[in-house]
Amino acid sequence: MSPAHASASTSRREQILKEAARLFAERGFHGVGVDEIGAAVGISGPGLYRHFAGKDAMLAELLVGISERLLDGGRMRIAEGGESPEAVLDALLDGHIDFALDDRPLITVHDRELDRLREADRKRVRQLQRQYVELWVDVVRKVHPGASETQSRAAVHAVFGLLNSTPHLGRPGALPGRTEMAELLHRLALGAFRAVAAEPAAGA
Amino acid sequence: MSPAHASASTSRREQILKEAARLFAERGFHGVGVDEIGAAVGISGPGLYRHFAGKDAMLAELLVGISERLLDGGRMRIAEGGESPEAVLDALLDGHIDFALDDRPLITVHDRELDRLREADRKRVRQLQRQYVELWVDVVRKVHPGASETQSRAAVHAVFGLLNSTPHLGRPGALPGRTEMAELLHRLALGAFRAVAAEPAAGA
DNA sequence: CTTTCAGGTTAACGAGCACTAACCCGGCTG
DNA sequence: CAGCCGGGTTAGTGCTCGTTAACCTGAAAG
Repeated sequence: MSPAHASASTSRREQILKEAARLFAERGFHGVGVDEIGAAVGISGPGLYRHFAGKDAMLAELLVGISERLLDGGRMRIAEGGESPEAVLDALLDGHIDFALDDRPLITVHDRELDRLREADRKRVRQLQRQYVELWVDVVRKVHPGASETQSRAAVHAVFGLLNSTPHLGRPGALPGRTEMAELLHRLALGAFRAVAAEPAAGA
Repeated sequence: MSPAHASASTSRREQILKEAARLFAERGFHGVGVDEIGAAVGISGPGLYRHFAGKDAMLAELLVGISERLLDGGRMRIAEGGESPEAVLDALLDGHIDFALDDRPLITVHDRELDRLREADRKRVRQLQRQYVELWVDVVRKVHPGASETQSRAAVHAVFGLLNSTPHLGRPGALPGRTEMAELLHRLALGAFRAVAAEPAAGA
């Protein structure tokens, strides 16, 4: 229970979580075995049970952790409050983009394996997600007062899809580098939001 | 081998594929057993092996089928050729949006379970996807000549993420209805594309 | 020096699952 | 009527995988 012990054990836990996230993202929750996760951190198989109650617990901690980090980050950026709603939206975008570009495996697992959770954990994750979305909806509606709440919420979901699309990209260098990509995503998202309340000009 | 036999058998196959897609989307490829798929079409378990070589074969046929349908649809809309590149892009968008809204399970499975395929099938699917993307990239670059090819390709990927975001939406009616949603997605996508080559106005 | 204990190890168990084997039946075909 | 055969059925098999059990070790505590 000493601080030293706690931090050492914590780093081990986090190491395991990181590798688990990567493997889950690559092959899916059911597609990776505990032995693989263990091997990825240098111990083998059942050794993991000294740190986690089970495979499910790892996934739960991952998903809840991501959701909390996103929500906390969003709240922080809003609290810091830029001069204008536009500035706040920029901050939210940059925060989410950093996350999407730096923690691809987490993003992937986040909206892919939610249903594998126990009822309680899933409910908690969904609640956190919902709060995060509402954060964005409020800001978007300040920037674009013309849009209805329903439209704005759908737009926020869609823009999340846009921002989270990076994991699906092919590995080779056929795509922009990290900073260029961040700028591009930022612009695309703003462009989408700008169109949210525009008159339905396009022919459908 | 008679036509009557073939069409009857085909409808059975398609019924199985449809249910398999739904189940794979809901619980993941590894998360659903052959017994469940069988039960979903009224036969039980191993009866499926009269129609498919195995579970993998079902997934492969699903993914290849989706990719081919998308690509063929895209080629068709381009061949029909609207008067302007803008009209073609509109047609591509409407086609993809229809698909995303009507065949959610397929969309979900499409970018979620690709890695569970045998090497050959995976290669084929990726090739089809790549061709589909290039179709869009060409059109987008005609509409927005200012954008580099790299930027355009990244933007197309991102917009796919935007359009395919619908499966992640909560069930309740907190969201627009089907036609309203289609219009909204169309506008958002055009807004994003419009921003692809704009000067990096936003503060980053 | 002994005791404790965190953090490992290997062996085994039990469940689940894809797939196969063997059998069955009802409707065309000759 | 006989036989083929598409499309089912149930029982069983072998493998994978999560989890538990039992044991080990090295270092800090007393």
